[in-house]
Amino acid sequence: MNQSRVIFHIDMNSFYASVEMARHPELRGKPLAIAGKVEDRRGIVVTSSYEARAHGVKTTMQVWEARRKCPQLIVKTPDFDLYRKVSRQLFDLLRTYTEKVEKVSVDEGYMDVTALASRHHPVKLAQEIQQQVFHHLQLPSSIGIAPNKFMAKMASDMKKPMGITILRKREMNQTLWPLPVDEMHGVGQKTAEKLKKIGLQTIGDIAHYPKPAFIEQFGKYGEKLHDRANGIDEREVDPQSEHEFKSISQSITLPKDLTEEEEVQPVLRRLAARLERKLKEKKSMSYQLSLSIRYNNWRNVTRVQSVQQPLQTEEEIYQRAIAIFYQHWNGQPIRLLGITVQSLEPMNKATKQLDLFTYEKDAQKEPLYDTLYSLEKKFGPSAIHLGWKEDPRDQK
DNA sequence: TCTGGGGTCCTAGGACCC
DNA sequence: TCTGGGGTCCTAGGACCC
Repeated sequence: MNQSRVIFHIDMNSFYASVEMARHPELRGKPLAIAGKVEDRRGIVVTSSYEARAHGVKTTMQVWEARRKCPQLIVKTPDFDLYRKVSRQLFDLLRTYTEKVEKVSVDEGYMDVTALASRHHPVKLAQEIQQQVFHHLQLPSSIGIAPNKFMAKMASDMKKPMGITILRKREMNQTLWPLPVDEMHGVGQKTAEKLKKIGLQTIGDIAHYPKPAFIEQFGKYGEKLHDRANGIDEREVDPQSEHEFKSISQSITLPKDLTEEEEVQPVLRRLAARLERKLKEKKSMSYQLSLSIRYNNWRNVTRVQSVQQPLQTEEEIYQRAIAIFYQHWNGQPIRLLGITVQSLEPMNKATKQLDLFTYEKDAQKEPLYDTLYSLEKKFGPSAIHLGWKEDPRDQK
């Protein structure tokens, strides 16, 4: 832990646009934007090529505005399946160097190359990785090299595209500290404003501010920021983190605001259906559901409900969601609807537990169909339909 | 003429218990 | 008779990231 590490942060440059250019060479060198719902007035730019950026096109800009800035702009809708596939190829390639690879998102990850660095010069190694990625996938990247995740992340941002930047602790005062606070990873608009209000302009200003006073004003998050501004970040590179998830959500900004409940029902159904699919993919079930409503005045409302019986199917998810909706909708026009399932448990494990419970409590050592029979006697025929559809004796 | 969608983490306040 | 304080858990909302 105390031993000095060598961490890489690899960041793919305008990933979606670069993938499109790799697949469609005729797009290379042209201003390209990837944007959802192009015809829709609410469609926004997700990524753009450097040529488009040169004309002032930016991420989250609306398509009509991007087109106004750059009339020759080529706009494509995203092909997320393709991007995910290329992303897998990228990380497979990175893992040929070390198993210590942490995927942060489709286009970004960390590598702990401490072990490799004893035999290879870090910069040489980074160059090789960058060239291999470019050779195999035709994709440009930037790599940051540093003793920890935070500094590696800041480093990869410094030279783009195809940059390699090494950030040393002893050089922090010339490299990291002069940067304005809003360029610090972890500082958003709100925090930047707050920092400037108390006279802190640069990352160095944060680093030199008395720590206890800083924590008092910015809380637990402030402690992290202060440490990182001083080049302290002990977080490990965790290859497992991409497999650990706490919630799954689906939301949609509606093409036009909704005012009738009959319009809301099919939307929630569709969201529920997609969540069922995602839950199945991840072999999970949920003990908590939350419904989000965004009103046309941009006010957000989130309401959570816990359940005894885990949610797995579209119908179960939909029924919960619509019930919460009826309880909390204030009648105002709705801009966005979202459903999140959380408190997730592995499907297999929990199903087994349910079976075990039934066996042990209700009919110790008796076969399942006897349990069903006793349930039926107790609660009537409907009891069986709550959990099981078939009599196991009918199988095979 | 209203910036998407999918996530994580933190905080403040209330409920409840002792 | 109107009075303490701590701990924990839950919920709603906000900030941030890509």
